[in-house]
Amino acid sequence: MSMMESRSFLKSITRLLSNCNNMKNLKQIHSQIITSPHLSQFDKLFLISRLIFFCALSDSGSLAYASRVFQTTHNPNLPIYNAMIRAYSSNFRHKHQNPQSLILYKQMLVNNIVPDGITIPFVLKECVNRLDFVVGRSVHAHCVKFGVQDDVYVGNSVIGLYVGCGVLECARKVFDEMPERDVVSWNLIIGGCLRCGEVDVARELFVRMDERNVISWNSVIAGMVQVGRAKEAVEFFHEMVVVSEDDVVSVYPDKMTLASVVSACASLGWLKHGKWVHGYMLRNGIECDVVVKTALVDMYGKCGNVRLAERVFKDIRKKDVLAWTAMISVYALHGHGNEAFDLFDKMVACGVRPNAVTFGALLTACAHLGLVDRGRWYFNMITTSVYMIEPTVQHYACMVDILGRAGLFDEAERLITNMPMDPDVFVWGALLGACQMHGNVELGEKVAKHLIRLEPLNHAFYVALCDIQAKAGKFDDLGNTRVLMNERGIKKDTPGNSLIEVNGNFYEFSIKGSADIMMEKIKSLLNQLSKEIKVDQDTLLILKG
DNA sequence: AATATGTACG
Repeated sequence: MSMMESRSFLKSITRLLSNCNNMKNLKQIHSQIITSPHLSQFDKLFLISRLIFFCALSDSGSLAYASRVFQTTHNPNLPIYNAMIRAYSSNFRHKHQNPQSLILYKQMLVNNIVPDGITIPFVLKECVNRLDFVVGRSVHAHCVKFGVQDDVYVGNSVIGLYVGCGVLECARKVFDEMPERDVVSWNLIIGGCLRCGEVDVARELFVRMDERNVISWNSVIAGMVQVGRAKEAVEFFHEMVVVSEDDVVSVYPDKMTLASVVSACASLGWLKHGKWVHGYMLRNGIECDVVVKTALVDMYGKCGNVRLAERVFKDIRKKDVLAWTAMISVYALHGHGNEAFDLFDKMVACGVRPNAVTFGALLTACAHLGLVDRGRWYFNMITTSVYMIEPTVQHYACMVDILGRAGLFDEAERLITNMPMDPDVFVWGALLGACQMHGNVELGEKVAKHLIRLEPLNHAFYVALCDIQAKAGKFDDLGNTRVLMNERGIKKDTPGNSLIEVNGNFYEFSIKGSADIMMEKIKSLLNQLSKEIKVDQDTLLILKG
């Protein structure tokens, strides 16, 4: 075979490989490569690297086969290592097994193969997957050693490592010292700041950016929602919409943006905004997947419109646990216990396995409706692991709430002492609330004092203690509590208030009183309602009795 | 050949 013929043979096999779309085909090509007498060792290694690349990374390939080919390859070259490391680092099935990509990386270093700017991001990805800060940091050192640290992709991956491991200072240092930054660098550091609670720093960096893409906007909007600054999230969204209407810059909101902004509207109770966002999405043909629809269900529910929530929910084709749970929660929130419980049965009948949050919603429904037996029933389903759910401390808090509201203090206390985990402030807080409700002075004082020991700066527990002591006429003790509050500088600084939106107008109610013309009307309506409620309770007693 | 973003309980 001449030199020319050998070249064209190599070319044709390369072409065959790049058009290969199944394993049978690939195995045939593999055998051709191995048995061909016309190929040099060098050319064979090149073809094997192409083969491993396809086999390890294509959807129709097979990582297991690639791995076997790799093991029989003598002196694998850099592209082969890169392909194998990449395949293992993006394969989530290997997350709980051996860190194959790190083992391969170590092996290539031992064999004196120098990693390049492509190797490093995949190795770092594996470190982030495993939250391996120690190995990650030494890979960062390798970047300097092998002279790839100025590569933007490498730098971004290093930032991603430190952000992923929660070490913001290191991430910021790398970001600040980068010779060249791109949108991804900015997005990574902004995301890192948001995750570490440095919201204002993130905000400032976002404002300083000159080239923002959808992900920049989405990160900052989602970040604002997550830290409870929903108003700012909506403001950013509106700015984004204005920018997207500008012809020069084309950043358009996508389904991720909408999922976040809808949940912002939900937490604000802004029905009108929420509806507008829903309409915007329909008008602009933005894909409305399960995630967005679930957010819409939640939003309509929290904004008080059960019927719209139902309508969106029914429109979800493939309902997942989150969608079912969102709708169950809407019913629970509105006191529609039977609908919530029926929907749970329907969900199970559809073969969707409930999770810890689903049961959290069911238990809160029971708590709000005072359904002790049903609460116990669901709680038992958790603790006897019918659905393989680990009971959480929140479930115990709910159950204590249910028992406490019913005045079953012995059972509530027994539950707390037998908990498999340490009771947190919410568990004790539920018991405290029950004590206040039922005038259980002795236990209430004990629990409040315990909570004050746990969180000495939380004014809510002092207020509860004062309330209990005042109602019990224990004015000496009340005085002591007040002294303690003064000593520690505890004030009930933020008066309780709430907000409701009707036809786009906002009405604010405060415990200090509301300067609103509607107030008199509302007060008289409330009086009338409470009379009717009393009548209802009497009727209930007659029915029961 | 590669790096970044979203939904449900309390």
